[in-house]
Amino acid sequence: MNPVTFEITHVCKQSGARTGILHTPHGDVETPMFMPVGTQATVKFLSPEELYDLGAGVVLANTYHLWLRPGEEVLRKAGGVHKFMNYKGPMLTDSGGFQVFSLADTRKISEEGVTFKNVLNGDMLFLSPEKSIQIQNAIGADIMMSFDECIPYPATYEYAKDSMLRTLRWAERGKNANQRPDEQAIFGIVQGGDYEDLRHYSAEKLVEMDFPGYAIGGTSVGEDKETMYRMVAWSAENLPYDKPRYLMGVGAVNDLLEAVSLNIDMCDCVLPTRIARHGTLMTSHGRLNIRKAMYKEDFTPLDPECDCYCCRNYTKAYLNHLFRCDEGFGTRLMSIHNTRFLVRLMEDARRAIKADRFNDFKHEVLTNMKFDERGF
RNA sequence: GGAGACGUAGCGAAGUGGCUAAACGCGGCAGACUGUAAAUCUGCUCCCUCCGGGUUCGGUGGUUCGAAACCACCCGUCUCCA
Repeated sequence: MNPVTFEITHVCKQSGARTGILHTPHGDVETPMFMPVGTQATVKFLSPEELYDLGAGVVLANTYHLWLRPGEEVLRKAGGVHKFMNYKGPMLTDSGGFQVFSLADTRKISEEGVTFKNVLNGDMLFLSPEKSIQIQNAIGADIMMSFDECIPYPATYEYAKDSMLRTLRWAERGKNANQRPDEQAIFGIVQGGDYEDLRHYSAEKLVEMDFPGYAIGGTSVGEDKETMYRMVAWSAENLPYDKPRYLMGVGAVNDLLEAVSLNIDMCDCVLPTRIARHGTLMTSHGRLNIRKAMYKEDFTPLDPECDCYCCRNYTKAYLNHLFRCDEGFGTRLMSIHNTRFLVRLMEDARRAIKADRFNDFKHEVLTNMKFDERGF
């Protein structure tokens, strides 16, 4: 009995994009959706209540970071990450695969797994597909990710191929290591760099392993948009239509809309929370940097069209002040806004799909919001 | 009234003869950020600018090939004693 299942609820007659419901042990969530990232068992600055309030569904946590601190045992004794951080909705853990990419300077890959340097104290640590799943079982998220290698862009064909094949072997090993198959699902991850045959092959082999959902990895690592969309399309081509597809690490507005067009159901990204901490806000009229002097006496909301707690109650002048003072409340308000912005974008996308007008919606958003090519 | 200390860019603060248009921090102005080693990082911040040039270190006048730095006087600030 699979703990995570997916049901398609509507297919847009205009675009072919779809809406669905992801059923998890911690509740159902509508797709397509945006998932905020809470690496260290917290979406930085946001309380679970704030997450519910802004409509967050699935929240991510990170295996590597929680393994280093507080450690597997603490998570197990806490009764899992849900209880630990008091989040009652569905959760998903990344496997540490992204750290193979982001911590490339201090790690070494072998067939068996990856040796990491503990960034906190310099200890050498070893993460294997089995170990990653073991830790993820302790964390207890509804969805676990298979331990993969997120490769850099560009990568040679040889490297992309060897890495992708190894990631497939790791996927098989991880799948066999799951000690809680009735409570926690594992998604496989398509890799293969910017190579069509590798992406196809990766997806095909993962499907043979029969995962309840599939992720597309190795994108948004510095490639241009066209390349990224191509990689996503190739990866998705061979995935079963009725299973959820998760595009990893994507959160720019244009990327999200493109992903929905490509029948992607789930996306996650640190973008809204990170840029919020740095003073950059996404609004229905484009990007805005709250630090700018021009907002010092602007007593209007960040985004008059936004329904978030921040926009309902506070002005740009106040946010500008809080940012200049380095006050955490400002960071929190802006994190709420940016996260709500992407969550709402996906809500609107679902509404448009159900109204069979997703292409129109996509065009309207891209025209009206005036983001640059980066999409935020 | 007496004794002492000190005045460096928006602020704080290094620098006590040439390598100094002047470290560093703050503030200010911009930029970056996509499965989070990120409340972080990068650039600019005397004036005019393309190379480059022009004026600076309380003020004035000296010493010197050369002064933010040494000397004299003046102005100002602070501390202590009366």
